[in-house]
Amino acid sequence: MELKFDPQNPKYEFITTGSRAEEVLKILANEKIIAVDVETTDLNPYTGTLLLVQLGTPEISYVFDAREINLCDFPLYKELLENPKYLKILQNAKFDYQFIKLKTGSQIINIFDTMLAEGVLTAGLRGRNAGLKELASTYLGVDMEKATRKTFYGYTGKITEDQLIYSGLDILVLFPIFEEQMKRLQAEKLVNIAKLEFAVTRVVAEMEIRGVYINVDKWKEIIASLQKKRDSYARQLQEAIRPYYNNTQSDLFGNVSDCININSQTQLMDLFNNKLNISVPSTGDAILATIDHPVAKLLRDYRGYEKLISAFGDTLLAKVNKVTGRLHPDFMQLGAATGRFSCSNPNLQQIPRNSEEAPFRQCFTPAPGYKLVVTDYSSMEMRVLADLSGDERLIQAVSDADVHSFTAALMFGKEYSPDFKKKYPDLRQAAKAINFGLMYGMGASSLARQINVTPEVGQEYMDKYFANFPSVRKFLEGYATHAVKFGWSATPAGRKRWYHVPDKTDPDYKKKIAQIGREAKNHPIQGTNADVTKYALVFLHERLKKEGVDGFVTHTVHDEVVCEVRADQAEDWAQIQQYEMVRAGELILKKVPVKSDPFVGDVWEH
DNA sequence: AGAGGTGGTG
DNA sequence: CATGCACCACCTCT
Repeated sequence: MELKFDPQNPKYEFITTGSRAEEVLKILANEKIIAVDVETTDLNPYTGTLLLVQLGTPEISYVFDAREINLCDFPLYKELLENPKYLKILQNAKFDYQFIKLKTGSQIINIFDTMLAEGVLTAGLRGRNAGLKELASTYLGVDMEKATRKTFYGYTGKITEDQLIYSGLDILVLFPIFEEQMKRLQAEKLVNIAKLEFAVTRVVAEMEIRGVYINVDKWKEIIASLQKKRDSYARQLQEAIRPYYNNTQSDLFGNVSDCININSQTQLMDLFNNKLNISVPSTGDAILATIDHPVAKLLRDYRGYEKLISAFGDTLLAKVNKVTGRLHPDFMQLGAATGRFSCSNPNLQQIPRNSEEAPFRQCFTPAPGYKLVVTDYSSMEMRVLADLSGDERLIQAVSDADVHSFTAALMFGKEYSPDFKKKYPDLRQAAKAINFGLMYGMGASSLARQINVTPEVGQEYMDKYFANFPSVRKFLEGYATHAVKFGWSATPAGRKRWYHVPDKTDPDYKKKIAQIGREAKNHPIQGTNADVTKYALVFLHERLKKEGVDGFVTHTVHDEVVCEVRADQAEDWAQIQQYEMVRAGELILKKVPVKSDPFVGDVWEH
């Protein structure tokens, strides 16, 4: 395509004085679309320094020296970034948003993010987010040099010409990429979903800036008590297996040394298969649970504690930010192929539920003077399935009853009553397994294994289920068929997911087709849940601003949103939070009620 | 460095 | 022949 700049020699101007900055900002104010990028010494906005801010037109990049010029002093700079009449194009806007907000006091409004655009255009086809180098290559055929990027890391010197050329090119490529992506978004009818993602990215940026408070002392106490228990089980296990290993050696400190490394899969397999003569295919918990042997029992106990300590111990505390004293996880808003978030460093979405021994979530508390307002959607995925399939019985079940009890009553020929859960807990559990399993495209044999019945009985349950909910079967099969035929599926809100459909000659053709079928059955359900939660995040952020509430969205876990709000405003806000969550749900769900009960308190639980 | 196993969440 | 979706962290082994 025709470029308005020379990739080898991009036009740029280095702005180092206030007077020139003022002039350039006036020039930029005549533009409708501005490309934005920053260069920093660190990825962390709390510890890094802002070196350069690039604002560009399609022809020229203006590179502001952020160490020389205090951009906070220029009302026009703030105007350009905050006025929605200027469209701002960025690659991974979340990053730039955070530095610009914290270092120059402006919030970017009206964003087009090339990384997110690519994400919605290629959902399911790529493992990770697209880098700018990749976008420039695929859309423009331009090979970008990225080696200069790392020269900014920890940089304290004078900005070099190489660095300026690099910074300049970084935003000039954004315009033609934006134009090409816009065409594709329109062709794929993905404009609305892209707009949703662009609106969400501001919320995510703010969420990460705020972070979550964690009670470090309480966390340490939990870990210490878990370590005690783990070590006790480890010792017992080593003693129990010592007879099988001619091991009476002592280590340097006179302690009897261990027979095996309990964490080693290889050594455990040897222990079970060769020493204990218990043949096991693997050492997973499902297998261990079936083995009636003290070593298996000790290992299961050990594993329970070891897991919690290794995954949620000191490594998590090491991620507490030195400046804020809070955790600032990375939220990737297109982390999953279905449109869901993923989260890392640390992954707040996998903190264990509170339990007697390990009440981890109780350590997540509000800052002094604040409350946590927690809302999650009630049985969201079942409601989505009922609404989208239009199945009358399922709609009735999610609307008027406890859906798992209702389906259990139907399938096992019992009378439904509000106390069904108490009367027939096992039947309800079986129905719940079916309800969840079918949302993942589960087959009869897996179902049978899970609820501990023969494959024949599993098939009977499955048949009976779909006899009761005929539209559900039609709906799910329809998605599977469509995905295989066209190579993609879409949620009602318009979010697409693509599939690598194998060639008929592929030796694994059937297996891969089955896989696509299962993924496609799950996509409208999980994807719609994600769509709804993302609308809710945007609505909540807007309301917090509009109402002038002293509060912030701090995190989200798929169908749950947590806000931290000044204590005296928390109860009123909880009503608004509930209202906006339901409003977001009702944008998509038209046939079933959306439910979301708020919880106001001092710990993260509900 | 990457793969595989295991296990935490929705 | 196998057949439940979506993730991330930690461990060991190669």
